[in-house]
Amino acid sequence: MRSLKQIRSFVAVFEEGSFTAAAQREGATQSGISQHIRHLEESLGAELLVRDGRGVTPTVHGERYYGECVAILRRLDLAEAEIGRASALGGEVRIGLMPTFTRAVLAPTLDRFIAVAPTVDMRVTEAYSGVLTDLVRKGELDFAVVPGFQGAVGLSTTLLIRDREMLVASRNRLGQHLTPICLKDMDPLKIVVPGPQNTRRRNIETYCASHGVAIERRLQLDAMMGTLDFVASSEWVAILPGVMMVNDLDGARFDIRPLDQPALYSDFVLIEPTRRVLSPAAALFASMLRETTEQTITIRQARMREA
Amino acid sequence: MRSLKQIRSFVAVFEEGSFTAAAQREGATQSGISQHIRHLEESLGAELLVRDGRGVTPTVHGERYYGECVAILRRLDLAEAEIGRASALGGEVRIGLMPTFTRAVLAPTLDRFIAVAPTVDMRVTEAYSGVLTDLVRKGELDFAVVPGFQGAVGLSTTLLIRDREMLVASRNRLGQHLTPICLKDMDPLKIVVPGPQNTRRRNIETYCASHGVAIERRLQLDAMMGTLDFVASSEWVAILPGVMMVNDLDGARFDIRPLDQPALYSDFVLIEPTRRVLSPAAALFASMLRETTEQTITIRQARMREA
DNA sequence: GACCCTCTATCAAAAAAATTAATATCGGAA
DNA sequence: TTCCGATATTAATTTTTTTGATAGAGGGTC
Repeated sequence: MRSLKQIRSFVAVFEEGSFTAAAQREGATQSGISQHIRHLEESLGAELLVRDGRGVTPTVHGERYYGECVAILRRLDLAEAEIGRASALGGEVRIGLMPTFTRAVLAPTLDRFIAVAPTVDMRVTEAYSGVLTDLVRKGELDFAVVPGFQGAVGLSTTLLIRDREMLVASRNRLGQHLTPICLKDMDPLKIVVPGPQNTRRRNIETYCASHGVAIERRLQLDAMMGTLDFVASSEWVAILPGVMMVNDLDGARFDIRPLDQPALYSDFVLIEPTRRVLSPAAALFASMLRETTEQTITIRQARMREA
Repeated sequence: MRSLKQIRSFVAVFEEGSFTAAAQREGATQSGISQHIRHLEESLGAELLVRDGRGVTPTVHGERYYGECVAILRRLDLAEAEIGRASALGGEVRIGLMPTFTRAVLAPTLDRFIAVAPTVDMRVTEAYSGVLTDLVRKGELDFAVVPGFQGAVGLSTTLLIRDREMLVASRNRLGQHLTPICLKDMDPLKIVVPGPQNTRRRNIETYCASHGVAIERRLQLDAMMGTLDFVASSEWVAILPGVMMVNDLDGARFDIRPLDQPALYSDFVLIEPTRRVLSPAAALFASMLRETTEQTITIRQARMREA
């Protein structure tokens, strides 16, 4: 009478806020989802969702039931993980990373991971946080690493790393490579920034506005490789997380200086669907990613002390 | 792919130790159960049960998976309970009681319960503990009250009450109604006992053997009403839980004296299927049953102090 | 060892359920 | 009003589940 399909459908509708979106996510039709929800509501004898012209809103019962359903799906996933895949360390790992992470820490992490888990089929998607968040919620990624944020329905969040933001410019333009810098004391900046939908953009704007940083011109570039290339060959600067600059600490291409007075930190979090449990292989990759990133930061701190 | 039917089937097979029995319990055919288990094992990629000529034994994986499955079913039940039936206090309550409880505490409990929950459809089954245990495991009873025991697969146990055992004889045969008595000091007993499959029989035998109680003759009677009738009209005695004698404290029909040096206590526990959660109505009945029983015991203690 | 009894496995037919595609309907915004 | 974007409904289709019959495996018993 009650079925897992019904429960999965309900969870999807709740999280997506729409029957149509839930249908897409579940690889089903809107009609099927509609019927599942109806049967569920009938058999429970309670309305779970209020439909209006724009989409759906959960009722009080719906909210409560959703919590239980997520717990159930999660436990189901756990049960499976415990036996089938427990020791195997095989299967498929699909992760999403922002350019910040693909630039420098992905390669060494992959090296280590592939050596330990040779049978795992690894898939990495590079995208900005909004896209990654959607993919994770849809269950198309095991997890993703995105800038710290306020959470979303159906996702659980774990802090992966906290890193310092750097002012990056082409070689010899700033001088004093790797020593702290206070933006307020500088000439007005010509700065390359990501688009307004990007979480980091908001952080940068907030920082500049609240600490009296003068900006002469803004250039909006939503291409990380392009940003670096442009900065390297122009008088423009960018504010970037330190973790992506670890291969440029030698100063050959860029002058890199940590923001100071005050320092600006960015959080990066691991997000995963609450209804699921990380496979052992995915969990291993996540912990390796953290380790590599931490090592990266440690190396940079050592260099900064030298400088 | 994975379905609740599969999980329910597996839990049933695990608890019943047999495909055939599980099929009966689930109201399905042996063939269907067999296929569910096969699909489950296939999709998990692990054997859960080892089949031999006599029935089935779980593998290590099976044991682990069972635990998770029970938790999932329980949670599912809880989710439902939380919304649909939460405040209703309606539906059906099916309970099982031993004669010990039907004799004196059932009637006043029912009085109170029916007043509070007029819409509940109440069904009480009287039987000995073995039968009740089976019925609870099969899910045909919400809960049952049985003598404290070592537990069984798929059942969870809660202590409901601990009560003192009494020596019961016909009026004026023992004298000193309601005062403690030490069996060791008595002439050899002519005692009515239940059959060896009965949990209380074992307790009585153990007590007598280990405290030097002399027994002249045993009469095996598996009929509680019959036992009382026979004891009332003969020189035979019986050892019975105090809770069932509360209506005979006036001494009009029986001499009742608590065993002493040492006192003998019996535990009565509430058993329910682990995979399910008590409905609010059932939980209410259980707590009323406990209250009534406790009051019963308190009354008796007061009378004993008077005597 | 032959027999019997009980239990599980398998298979094809039948029944039930889920899924779909098409369409109706509803509610809000312009 | 009219349109747009959403959910509901329906009947046909596809898939899955369930069944009944039967085969096979493993222990006991004589």
